[in-house]
Amino acid sequence: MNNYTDILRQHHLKATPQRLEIANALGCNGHMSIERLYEVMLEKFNSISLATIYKNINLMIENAFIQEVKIPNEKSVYELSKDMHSHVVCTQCHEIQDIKLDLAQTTELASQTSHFKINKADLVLSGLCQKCQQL
Amino acid sequence: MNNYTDILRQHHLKATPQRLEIANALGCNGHMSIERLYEVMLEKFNSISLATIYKNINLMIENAFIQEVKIPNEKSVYELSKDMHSHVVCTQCHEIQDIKLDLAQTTELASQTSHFKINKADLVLSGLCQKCQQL
DNA sequence: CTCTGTGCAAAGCGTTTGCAAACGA
DNA sequence: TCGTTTGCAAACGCTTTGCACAGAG
Repeated sequence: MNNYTDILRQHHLKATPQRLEIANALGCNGHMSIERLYEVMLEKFNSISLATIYKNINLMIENAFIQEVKIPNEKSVYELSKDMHSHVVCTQCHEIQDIKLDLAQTTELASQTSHFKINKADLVLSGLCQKCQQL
Repeated sequence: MNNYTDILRQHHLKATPQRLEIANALGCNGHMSIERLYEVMLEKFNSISLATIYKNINLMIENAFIQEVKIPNEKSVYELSKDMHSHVVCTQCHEIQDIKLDLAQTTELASQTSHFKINKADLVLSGLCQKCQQL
């Protein structure tokens, strides 16, 4: 159980109990949809409002405390900001894993061919996880 | 100006005038949001309904005639299905370019570390296009 | 104490659905 | 002709907004 008070403040966000719990939930679960986050939050705050979740998620994104992950054919999920990484998603059970991949060469090649100044690479790999391959 | 009648039928879609124009618009413009597509369609069909656009877009995705492209911080765009490729997007002017990148090695490495059986790689590179770099 | 955040209810907006008429094959 | 598609209007669901009260700093 981490304490996110300082990290929230570093991102210019007041440390309210609701925000601490959002941070904690994302820290424990890795990636969560709004829907799932709301369920989890309800267990701690029996009268929390969806509006509160949305307001905070949006603020946290603006302040780069969290990030949205867009996944093909699925709802977006949210995760705490961390070093650049890619995602692997199972098309059957919808599990999402982080994966560290070196995309430096790919990005370099892409900026040469496109003449873009590239500063971010979002990669989502889709397939079957180990469990689902066996079914 | 291509004729998409046959290609639509290969994807088990009747070739209605509306569908032919959606295909043509995507063929000419590369990537379009629903909103932009509606504008363009209105020029050819003065009483086309947004519902028709949505119904067709969804059908066309189901039948793999087109694909959705999810882009960070932007609305989704749609494109005709073609060989696997990645996207480069300008965060300033929102231009989108296709780019051919060999992700075989990256994907192979990813499947080894994750133990996933990977069959698709969606990569979106964000940055500044040549023009916007100069401003 | 002041300003921000919360919860509630209502509004907003993009997307989907149901239906009768029009149309493709 | 028959089954599908279209356009319209209504319904739907997710997200945002306005406001009064509560809470963080």
